[in-house]
Amino acid sequence: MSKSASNGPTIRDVAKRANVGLATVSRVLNGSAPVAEDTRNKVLQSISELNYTPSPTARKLSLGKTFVISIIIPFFTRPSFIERLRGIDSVMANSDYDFIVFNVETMEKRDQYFSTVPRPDRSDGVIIVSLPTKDEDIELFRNKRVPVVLIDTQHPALTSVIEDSVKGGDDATEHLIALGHRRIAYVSDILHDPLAHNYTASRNRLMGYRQSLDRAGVAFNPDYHCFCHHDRPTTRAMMRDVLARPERPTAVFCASDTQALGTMEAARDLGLRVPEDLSVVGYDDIEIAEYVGLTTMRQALFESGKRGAELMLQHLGGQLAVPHVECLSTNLVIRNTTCPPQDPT
Amino acid sequence: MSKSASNGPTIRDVAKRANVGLATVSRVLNGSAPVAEDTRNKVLQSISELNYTPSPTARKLSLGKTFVISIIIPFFTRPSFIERLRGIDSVMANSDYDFIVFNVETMEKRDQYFSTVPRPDRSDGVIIVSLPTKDEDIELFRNKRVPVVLIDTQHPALTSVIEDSVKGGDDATEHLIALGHRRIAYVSDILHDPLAHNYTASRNRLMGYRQSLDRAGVAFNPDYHCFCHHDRPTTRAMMRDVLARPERPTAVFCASDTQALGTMEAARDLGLRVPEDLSVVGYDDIEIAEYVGLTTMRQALFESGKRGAELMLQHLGGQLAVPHVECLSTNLVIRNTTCPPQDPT
DNA sequence: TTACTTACTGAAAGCGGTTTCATGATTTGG
DNA sequence: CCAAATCATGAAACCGCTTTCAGTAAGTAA
Repeated sequence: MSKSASNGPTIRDVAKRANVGLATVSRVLNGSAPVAEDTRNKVLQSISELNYTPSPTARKLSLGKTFVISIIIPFFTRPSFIERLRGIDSVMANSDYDFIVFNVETMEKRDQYFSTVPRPDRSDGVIIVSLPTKDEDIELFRNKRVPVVLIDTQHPALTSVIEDSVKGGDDATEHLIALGHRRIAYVSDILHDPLAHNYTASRNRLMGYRQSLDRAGVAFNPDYHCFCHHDRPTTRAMMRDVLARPERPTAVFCASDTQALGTMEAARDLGLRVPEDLSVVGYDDIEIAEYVGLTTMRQALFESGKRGAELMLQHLGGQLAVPHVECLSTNLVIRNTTCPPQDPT
Repeated sequence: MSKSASNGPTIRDVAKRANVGLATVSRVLNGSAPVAEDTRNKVLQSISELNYTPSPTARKLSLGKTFVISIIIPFFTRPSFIERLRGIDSVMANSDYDFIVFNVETMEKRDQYFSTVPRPDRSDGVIIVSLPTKDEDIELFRNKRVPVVLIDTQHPALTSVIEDSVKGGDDATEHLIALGHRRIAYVSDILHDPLAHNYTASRNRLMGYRQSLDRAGVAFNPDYHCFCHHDRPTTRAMMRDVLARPERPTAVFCASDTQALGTMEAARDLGLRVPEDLSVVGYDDIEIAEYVGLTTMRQALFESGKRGAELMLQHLGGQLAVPHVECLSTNLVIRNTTCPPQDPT
């Protein structure tokens, strides 16, 4: 039943009222071809008298475009993801495109969205945030012929915006080493769960961490590599154990601020003072980090979303044929959860 | 140019391959009319061989529906709004509808979205979150014949999901009074800025606050009603002044956790201990509240989004003709930023 | 003046579905 | 066993827009 009741005026109504062909109306609407001044005015007047606005859906069908950019993003509830979304919004809001967000919280959702969302009749483009892509995924995307841009992950075949997590991990660790720490723990997400908060990023930060350790001649101690699910309570519980060990670390570098907070809670539980007894460095610089005075690695989160969206728009505009990788820089914000160790090794 | 290159197989291709009319294919697709077992199988096979999926856009045009629910929401970056969005997502993700988010950060955006988004050819329904609506807005919506559901605001003509902010304000204040406080300040958003974080809510909480004061026989002191823009630094600066006064309040009830944090920073600045020298109650129970041990009013944020989305779906399904108001309850989470005053008045 | 452009414009053919309508094949039942 | 109701199905119309195509009128060159 196409009885959409009081569906407003159509382009035909406008044409009839202006005594022109409906093609002409379309032409003045889109400026797609020259129209005589008089005719244009008649049409314009007819349009405003009828209070006409063209139907987006009809337009989409005719043009074979959806004017939709889909964003596939995990846990869009977490502070860092939100910032990225805001960046995307900041450019999309002024474009012809709507964007719709697909929130991934389980592996099934991921697979479901990966296979149903990147279809030409569903999205003109897809932006994937913080979700590692396998080669077979890429193959799928390619078959569907929908442009894909990656944010916070990378794949040789696709345009992506990343942060230099290796350098970030290196710099953070470097800071602790410079302060005199040697027993430095690294806390991250579980590294074999591809749906972990920050799968790739966690790995890369680990690389940076080890790299910095190497440079300082400190051997990597597997016992100091701690990982658990990405939330405060879990981290707190785990770190309570770690910090209770005889040879406990004097400093902890966490792959996220949330985990840094969990670590600080654990320290509090054990009566350890931060930073005197334990230095803590986080990652992300979420809003609350400033409140608690957390030393942390700030990422260009908003910027990453913005650039990702811009690159997508360029893609759609026809510029930017080849995959393009853009790397944003991070910088350390030193507050007061770090200081030289009391009892240097 | 409708030369959408390699546009996949259409319903006609399927029909041809199965040697049936395309109407029949549509029928098996939608189960809209009986189809003989053999025929159905032929069609099904043809579909799977061609790897056919129907074009959503064409379907939308034909059906005169958009299958889109639009969400108009301010500052979707703030923790409390995110929770609401998650609630909405939890029901929408399993429906036939996509939802697209319109982020309002300025008055212009508000007006723009209010007038362009609720159009039948743009959205099948609109959910407005935390944005007060004027009568003229309502009139506009009615003309467009698009169902609207309000979350965290209210209007007699529309279905809405609200929290009982009056009671929330009352309960929070009551808690402080029960502890023995009499000099209780109230911190809120600016009450004459309709785009303020929580315009209506702030007003209602004020009512609850006064109501509770009245009951206890405490006169309302305008000097204790503080308001400023909704962010931590601003609140901090303002409260630094307030708390420096000779007759400073012994307790503060804040209309949001963010402002409670700002208040606590101000106390810290002045060397006031919380809760010994100053009790603080927040509102929202955002994630970090637990970390800092903030006593606060927990709202059913997720639930509000969920219910709002459900009501919208009911609307669209034809149930629920009359405006329906649903009120969710709040409850106080007592942690350790409140205690009896040291120096009771 | 005639032939040839050039500038506009309307009719019609899609885009890919859904639904109405008419028809032929089957049942049903009296 | 024949009329009537039922079922399954294909052809065609329609949703509201864009674009091609062909044709008319006006302008230009020879």
